[in-house]
Amino acid sequence: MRKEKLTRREKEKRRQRQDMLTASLELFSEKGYHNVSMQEIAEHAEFALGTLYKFFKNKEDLYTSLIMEHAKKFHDKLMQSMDDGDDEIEKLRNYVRTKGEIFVNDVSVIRLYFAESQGASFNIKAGLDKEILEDCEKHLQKLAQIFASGMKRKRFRQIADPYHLAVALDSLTTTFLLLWLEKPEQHPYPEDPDGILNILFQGLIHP
Amino acid sequence: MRKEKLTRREKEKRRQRQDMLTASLELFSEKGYHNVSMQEIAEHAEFALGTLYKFFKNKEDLYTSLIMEHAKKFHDKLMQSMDDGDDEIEKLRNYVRTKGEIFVNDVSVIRLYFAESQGASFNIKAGLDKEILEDCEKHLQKLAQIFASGMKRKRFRQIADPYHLAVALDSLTTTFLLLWLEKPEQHPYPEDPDGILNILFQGLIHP
DNA sequence: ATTTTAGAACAATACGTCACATTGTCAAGC
DNA sequence: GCTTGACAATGTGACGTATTGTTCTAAAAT
Repeated sequence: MRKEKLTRREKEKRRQRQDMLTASLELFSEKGYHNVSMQEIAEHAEFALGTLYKFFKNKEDLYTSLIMEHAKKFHDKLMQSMDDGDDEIEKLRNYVRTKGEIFVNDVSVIRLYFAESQGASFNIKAGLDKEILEDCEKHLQKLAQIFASGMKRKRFRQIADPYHLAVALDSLTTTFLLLWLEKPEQHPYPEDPDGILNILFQGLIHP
Repeated sequence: MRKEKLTRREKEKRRQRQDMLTASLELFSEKGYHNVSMQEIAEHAEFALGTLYKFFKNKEDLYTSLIMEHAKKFHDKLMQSMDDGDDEIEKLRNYVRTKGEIFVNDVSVIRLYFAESQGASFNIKAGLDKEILEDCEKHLQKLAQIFASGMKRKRFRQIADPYHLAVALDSLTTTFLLLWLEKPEQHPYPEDPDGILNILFQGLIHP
């Protein structure tokens, strides 16, 4: 009984927190970190300013929480995606496909992250980067492993350092997905979501 | 006589303007747009606050001038670089080499542009983008032409849409150069500045 | 005489706090 | 079991404080 009450309260708290986060996401991604006031966020989330500060001790805290929670989620998904598939090629395709899904489903976070996270709040970036870059590094390492393994098994030609290939793949997919999201009409993304892989694969896969 | 005086005055003005721009570049690239006050810039440039406002009507004006002037310069250099060289491959190599030089010689602007320009001042971005993106587009078009021409002359295989290849090349070089500038020790950039081209060229060049 | 300087003044904005109001909880009494 | 009322927890929004962009003026410098 006692416990049930408590968890109900907890649930409510979580919901409120979520509301605040999504409200702030909308505003941040539209107007940028410095052009959104806490007051504005509070109003948009339909809370009072003080309540916002009950949940997040800072504007910075709110912002980093917002970014970090999504970043963690994305990172997990991407790491998982590379486990599915027996073949190296399949793993890579899964990776690209999952990344594509993330970009499409969470446009606002993605846009915020790539447009804002790098710079909006210069000081904050440093703090975020420490955690995110670590994940990003793991992520690239895993990609590199796949490339390396493919080379060892002679399915891939040794056209470049595996880590460089990982960076290349990451960079290419990010760029094209962003391009695709921003102006889909002008320069259509290759029909196949992972068509970009061909640019790398053409030279990479053993004939 | 009269004219001489005027031009001397003009020269002095230009020099002052330059001092202000370089001072603000140093501060902006180090601390970010919003964390630098006009007062600070004035002091660092060794002028009075009012003088700064004689040259730039706004903080925004100062910032955009700073970015735009460098961007124009870079754009011109890059466009030129693609004219040198008879061969398509040579042209591409020249492009990558020039881009590398720009990144190394003007680290602070580059860092500012990539870390800050996109986001620091969300509103400003829109204004900048209109002009810069136009140039960037021309720039990609020209790259695409080179790829297309190479394909027509059967020196390149038709592994992908020329424009996509252009985007890919641009993205790859930017990413690697930034990576290289930030942490040159950890994941060394391929010795050859344009070694990155190999990732594309392996599949691209006709055997 | 024109320009630069130093700094004061002004207005706007926004972060973060705090005393107060509101809501919800829970136990005792009807 | 239902009502009630006191107490705790939580939400509220006006306010203090600080910063900063921008303008303006009087004195100093060129």
